[in-house]
Amino acid sequence: MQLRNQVEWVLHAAAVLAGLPRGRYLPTKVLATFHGIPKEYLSKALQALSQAGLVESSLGPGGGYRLAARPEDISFLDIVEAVEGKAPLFLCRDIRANNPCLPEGYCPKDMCPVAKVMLRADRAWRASLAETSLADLAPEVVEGLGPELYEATRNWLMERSGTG
Amino acid sequence: MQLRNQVEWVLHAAAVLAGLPRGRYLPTKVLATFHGIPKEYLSKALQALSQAGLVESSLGPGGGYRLAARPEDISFLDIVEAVEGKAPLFLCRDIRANNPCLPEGYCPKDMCPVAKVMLRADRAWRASLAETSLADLAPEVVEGLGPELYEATRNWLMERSGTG
DNA sequence: GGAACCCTACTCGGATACGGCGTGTCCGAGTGGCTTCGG
DNA sequence: CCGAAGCCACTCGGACACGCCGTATCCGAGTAGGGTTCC
Repeated sequence: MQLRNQVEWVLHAAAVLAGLPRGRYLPTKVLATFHGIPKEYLSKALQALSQAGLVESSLGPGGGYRLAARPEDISFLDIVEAVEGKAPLFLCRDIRANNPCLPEGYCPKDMCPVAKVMLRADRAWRASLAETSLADLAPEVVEGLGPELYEATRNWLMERSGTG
Repeated sequence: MQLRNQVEWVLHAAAVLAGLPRGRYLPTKVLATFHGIPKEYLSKALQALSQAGLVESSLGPGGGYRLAARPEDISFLDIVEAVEGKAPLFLCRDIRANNPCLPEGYCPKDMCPVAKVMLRADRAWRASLAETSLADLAPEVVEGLGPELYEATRNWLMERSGTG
């Protein structure tokens, strides 16, 4: 089991959007070529972010996407859930109810113990994802690239951004 | 994204095996009918547990599966990883390397910051799963059923178990 | 010179094929227990 | 009555189809900007 690659794409795309000056738009085409991924398919992933209200879109020349909130207010969890959905990793189908020793119409009072454990782990995962925001990512990105490469990419992106 | 339903099956199956007296075998057929799931397919999932060394199998009449270790030494993580594999939930394909501003043959020194965060969440998930063992499950199961229903199911299973 | 109009190019958004993996099923190899036959 | 041999039924294990979701792509609706033309 693995997260779909759209998750990686939109995480990086959101990180790029977070690095732009507030209010500027960046089209899908630029994000796609920047990351070396198919444009049309990335578009679909960004639509999910748009429907989740994490990014805003603008049509026409100079349009594209921009963050709908401050980078410090958008967590990894928000982005992952926008793409993967909020459904828990573990789906309990309550197969314990099939126990042939149970009387007809028996209805257990509390949740399945197995599901409890799995749900707790699910919460731990999501809590960890919620701890980090896009703003927390920026310092690491610039450090990883170094000042001059960071400046170059920043300019490369700025040239291709628009005001909507 | 969701865990496959085999995970739920083997978790419940392992819980049942943990409730049996040490050394007794329970065949796939009984586990399948007990949980109301397809026998042949459950068999496949139990094979994964067998290959992971979590259960031992015995052929012939009276055979089946039994735990290969004490219930307190088998964690939820062991079982989940036996079925789903040990690969992390998030697969980093390092798309940041496609940045067109990077020089040819540029090799970043440390891990992708995005992957770091995702990996930390992955670790939190697995750590939470490792906290609970099959032995921790037993009290909740008996409490959820009540003494008489628990005794009935226990007898139902014992009648269908073998000594290998 | 200024303003309105039109046209072009660019953007997102949803609808449409293809492939891989999860799901489900089948059959064969091997083994333990039971029956039966002989001593 | 006891022991051994043969047979049978039951078990796991791997190999074989089907269907759905993730992957990838295309085309259409709508808009902003720029150029042109008219006043």
